[in-house]
Amino acid sequence: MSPIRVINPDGTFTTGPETTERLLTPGEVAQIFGVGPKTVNRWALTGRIPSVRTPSGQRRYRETDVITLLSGDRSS
Amino acid sequence: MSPIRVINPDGTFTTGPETTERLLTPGEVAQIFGVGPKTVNRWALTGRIPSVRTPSGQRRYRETDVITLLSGDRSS
DNA sequence: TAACAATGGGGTAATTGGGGGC
DNA sequence: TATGTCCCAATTACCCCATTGT
Repeated sequence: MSPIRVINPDGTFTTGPETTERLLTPGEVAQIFGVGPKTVNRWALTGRIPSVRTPSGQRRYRETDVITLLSGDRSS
Repeated sequence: MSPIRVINPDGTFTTGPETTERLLTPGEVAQIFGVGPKTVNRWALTGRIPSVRTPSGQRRYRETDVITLLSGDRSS
């Protein structure tokens, strides 16, 4: 993973020359996949999805990781 | 299929310039069509309806795809 | 009658959701 | 208000087989 270069006023941050990252809450990821927030936490516990921890212990998920899972080639 | 561009706070996400998507569970789709969940599963396996997989393997269906099928644009 | 497609039921294992409490 | 965690019932995926209709 690329190192963080610049943090923007809107909360996004660059990890490379042209890449901008965004962190999603468990609730946001849950709605994206059509499941509950607890299920997303379960995914993190079982290693199905990478996660970042806030200093208080809550989980955040990279938008790029979510998009990768959504694009996962399991069409059927 | 268009690549995902942006994920919104309400769980929708754009797959193109102006498109927003939502996902339905097998049970919901089954209730909509008046069939059993297993039949919806079979539709996905036979390619009659597109589906997205959760990281754990369960299927979710795009509301727009269901609406399209309900609209009755079938070949026969 | 045979062949075929579509649907549902049974069984099993894995996943999920809801309640409760923190 | 949202989240992290635990427990339990409901849902789902996947297999095979019976039924129905063409």
